Amino acid sequence: MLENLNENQKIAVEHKDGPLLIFAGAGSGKTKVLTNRVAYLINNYGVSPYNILAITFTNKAANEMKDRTVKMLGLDTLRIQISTFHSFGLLLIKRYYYLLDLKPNFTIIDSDDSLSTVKKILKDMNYDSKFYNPKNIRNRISSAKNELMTPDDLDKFTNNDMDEVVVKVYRAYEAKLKSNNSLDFDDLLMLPIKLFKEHKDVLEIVQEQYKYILVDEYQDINEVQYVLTKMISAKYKNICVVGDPDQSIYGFRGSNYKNILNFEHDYKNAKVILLEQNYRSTKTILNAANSVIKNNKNRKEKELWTDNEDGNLIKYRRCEDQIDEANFVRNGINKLIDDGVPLNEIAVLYRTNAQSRNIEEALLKDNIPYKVVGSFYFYNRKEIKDLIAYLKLIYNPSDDLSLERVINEPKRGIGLKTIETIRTKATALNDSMFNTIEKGKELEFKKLILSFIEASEELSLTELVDLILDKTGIRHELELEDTIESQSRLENLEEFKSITMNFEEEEGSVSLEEFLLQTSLVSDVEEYKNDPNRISLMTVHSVKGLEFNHVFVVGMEEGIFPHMNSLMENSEIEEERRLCYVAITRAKDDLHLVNARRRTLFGNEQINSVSRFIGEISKDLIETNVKDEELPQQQEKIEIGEMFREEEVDYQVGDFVYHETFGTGKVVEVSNTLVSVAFKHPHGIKKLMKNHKKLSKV
DNA sequence: TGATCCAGTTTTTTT
DNA sequence: AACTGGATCA
Repeated sequence: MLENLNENQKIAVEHKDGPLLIFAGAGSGKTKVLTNRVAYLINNYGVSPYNILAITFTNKAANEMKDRTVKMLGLDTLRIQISTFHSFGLLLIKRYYYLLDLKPNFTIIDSDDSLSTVKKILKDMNYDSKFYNPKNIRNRISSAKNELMTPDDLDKFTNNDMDEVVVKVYRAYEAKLKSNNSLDFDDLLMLPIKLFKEHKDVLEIVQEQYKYILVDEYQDINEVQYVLTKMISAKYKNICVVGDPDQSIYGFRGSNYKNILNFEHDYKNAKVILLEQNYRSTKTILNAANSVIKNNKNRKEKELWTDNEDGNLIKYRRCEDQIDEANFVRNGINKLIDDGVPLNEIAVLYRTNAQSRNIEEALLKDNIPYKVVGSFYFYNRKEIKDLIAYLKLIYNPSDDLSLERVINEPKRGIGLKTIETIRTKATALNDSMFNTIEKGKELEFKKLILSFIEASEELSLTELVDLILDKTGIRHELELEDTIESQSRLENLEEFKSITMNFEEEEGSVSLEEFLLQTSLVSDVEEYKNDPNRISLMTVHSVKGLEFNHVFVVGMEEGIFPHMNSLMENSEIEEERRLCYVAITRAKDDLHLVNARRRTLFGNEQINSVSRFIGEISKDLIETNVKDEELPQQQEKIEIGEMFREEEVDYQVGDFVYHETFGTGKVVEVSNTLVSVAFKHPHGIKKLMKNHKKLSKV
């Protein structure tokens, strides 16, 4: 187990008790160290697999770790708890639901359902959703939950009307979920903590069980996740965390890379190990990555190195428009295929999901097989969501959300009016809508669901799905319609059946409960298929942790990557830069950076300049179709003493300005040498020197 | 109640 | 460009 490891890797693997922090740069053999350490704990230190908890961020990572440990140690290692934070939370909730005042058959709602719940509540309360943006409110509720704040806690911080509405909606939202017998994603992390706080004995049991904890991607954990790991590891302190602050890319959902930087402070006597040798990429690629990331000012100094070859130059290509861009990628891929490169060694990466479409169209033209990884695309289809809503309702008849979704799907003549009546009655009786139904066409529907519930005792999942499709008339309706659209819907439903079949085969289980809980956490169909040989298309976020011989990154433009919404805030630009660092370091041999002069987005054409990240790569590492002067110039680093501009800057009241620390703001007052600027919360109004280089007009 | 049309809005990233 | 929600009409 120590073979083929470098010195630092060995130390990490051999470490037994006490806190351990591993700073693992991209491609430094992190997964190998983690799995070998697990194996070493079991084989050499006699730790029982049952006492080990390994937490990852994605299902993909969890599965990979499971595979590797099984290969190394055999099936016994399946007793190791390897899962994502969310599925681990779910496990605890399932085990102790009765202490959390839950019914055993709860279901999990996805972000769409949670948004529509917020919308309904706003409507009920007669708030105009134009003024009170539902998405914004949903996000604020979610952040509150991720900071472990109840509506009451949040109420203490209300300053204005908007805040108060958020609190009110939050309260109603929690009540709705409760009566729905549902949990949202945030609950999966929050409830275990509540459980531990209220039931010390349970916490002790859990601490005793998971004596050894490993957390992967520690730079991306947020407050709840931090507290959860801290509580469980509090007794034995055998916590090993692995991460890379330069790859922290989930700030938008509350991740805080300071958690990893504070680890030594948090856990006294922590052993710290640095893995800085990269085994993945060529020198050229690694140099490019280093030269980009060193532009981040808020950063712990570190430089990856490698013994690998220099390798090929990085290819940067500027295309005319997004079609041209996609065709360039297609041609490049065709060339690779001609050279005999296996398809699974090629990836196309982009900043936003919307960019996949053009690439897909180009690949379809040449029949190049591809998979879009990590897209919700399939589970977001109407027909699939309907089918899942049926399944959820069968499993949990209190699920009003699902009931409302399918009570008139396909059309049964149960309109808004009827639904409204049922809802009002249910609220009055403090019961579920399902239970409240007792007459009319809706009773037919209720009977139908009851018949499904009965049938579900006898049938396999796949058979149940077939029964639903037949008895509800969904299948009949689509067959009758007989359009390309309805054909494709039918195909999707068949595809869904192959997922349930696959599930039954793999898990040997036909339990509706297992299936529903798992699908709500694994929204990516690709994870169900063992796809052989396809090109991977995915966002830079989803590619973290993976590697490919040949990587194309498209959309390397200001406004796309870095994304438009990040341009105003330095901290957000730095997150985009880390994202770019992740993208570059995925490539082993060959890296193509591509962009377009013109791009049609949301129906209008935009002209984007070259991404600043291109300019940050040393020119001698790049081969390109673009003249030197067209490349963005790298920003000079400003030294102390050079912080002032020589020329006068003329600010007017009402001007929008940008400050490197405080972000964008509006000038409210101007004097001879100073300006007062109103910045966004929490900065407020600041008096600043007019000619300071950190301040500029927008 | 259900179908259709029109205006308005949207897309950053994910468990 | 594509999708949603609301309004209107049959």
